Amino acid sequence: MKLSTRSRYGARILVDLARHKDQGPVQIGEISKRQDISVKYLEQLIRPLKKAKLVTSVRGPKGGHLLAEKPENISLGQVVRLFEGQSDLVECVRFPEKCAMSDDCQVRLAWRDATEVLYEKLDSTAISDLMDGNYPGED
Amino acid sequence: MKLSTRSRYGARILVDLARHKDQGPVQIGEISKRQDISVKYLEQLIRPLKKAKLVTSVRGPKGGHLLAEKPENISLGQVVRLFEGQSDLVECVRFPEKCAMSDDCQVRLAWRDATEVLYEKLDSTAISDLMDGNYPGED
DNA sequence: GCTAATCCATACTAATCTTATATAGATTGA
DNA sequence: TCAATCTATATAAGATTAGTATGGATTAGC
Repeated sequence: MKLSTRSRYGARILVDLARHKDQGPVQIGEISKRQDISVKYLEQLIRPLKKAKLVTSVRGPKGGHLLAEKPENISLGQVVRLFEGQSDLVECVRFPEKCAMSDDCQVRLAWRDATEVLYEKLDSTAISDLMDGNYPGED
Repeated sequence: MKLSTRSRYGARILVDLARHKDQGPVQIGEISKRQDISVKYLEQLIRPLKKAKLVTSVRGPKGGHLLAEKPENISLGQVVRLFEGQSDLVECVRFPEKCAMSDDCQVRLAWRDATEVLYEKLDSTAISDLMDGNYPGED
C-alpha cells in the first residue's frame, strides 16, 4: 500500500514552487536540480498539475512555472487524487460491482471509512504547511 | 495507492472464520467456496495468519482452522500490517535514508501523519464489527 | 492402514504497473 | 534567434502482484 512516486514528486514540485514563489517563474531545470528529478519526467508531472489548475506557466525565455493558487489553498489530498490512478484503498469502495461479494461484505465498508479518514487528513494538509520549517504539531 | 488483495482476502478469511466460529474447525475447502479463493492461494494466506497467532489449526481428518482470538481482539490494522510488505504510505517515513531529501522535506512528515491516522482507524476496527450486519455507524 | 486434512517450500508465470528515458517536434515571446 | 514551455508518443527495464503448479511431509480420526 504505497503512494506512487508521482504523488510524492507532485507534492515536492508544489512545495518547491511555493518556496520560490516570489522569484518569478521557476524553470523546470531549476526544479530538476533542486529536487533531483529529470527534466523530462518533470514535464510529465507538471502537465496534470496545470490541467488541474494548480500551476500556471509562462512560455518563452524567462518563462517558467508558478503556483496558480496560494499555497494555503492547495492540499495534499488534491495532489494525491490527481496522481493516484485509484485513489481509494480498494476498488470495490467506488465500484461495488467489481467484487461479487460486495453486497454481503462489511469489510468493504471498513475500507471505505479508512479511505475517508486518510483523505480527511490529506485534505487538511496544505502546501503552505510544508514550505518552511513550521510543520504543524512539530517541536 | 491500493491495498493488496492479500490484505483484502486476509480480512475476509478472518471474518469467515468469525462467522463460523461455533461450528468447530473450518476447512480450507469451505472457505474457498464461500470466499471464491483457490485452495492453494488460501494455504498461502493462512500461513502468515497462523504465524501471527490470529488463527490456529487442527490437523488430520475433521481438522480445519479456527480464530485464535476473539473477533473483538483482532483488528484490521493487524491484518494490513501483516500482509502489506510496506505498511507505510511512503518508504521514507520509516527509512529516511532512502531519500536524499528527507532532512529538508516536510512532505515526509505529512505522509507520516497521514499513515498514522489511517492505521488509527484500521486499528479501531475489529473483525467483530464486520461479521454480522452491525457495522458501526451504518443505518 | 487408509484417508482427509493440514502443512511446507518453492518455482513459475502472466499480467500489470511503475518509473523513468527517449524521440521529435510545435509554440511562444523576450 | 533562441530559450523556454508544450505536446504526444514510444520504449524499456524493473518490480510487483496475483495466482497456479508441483510435490510432497505430517497428522489424526476412523
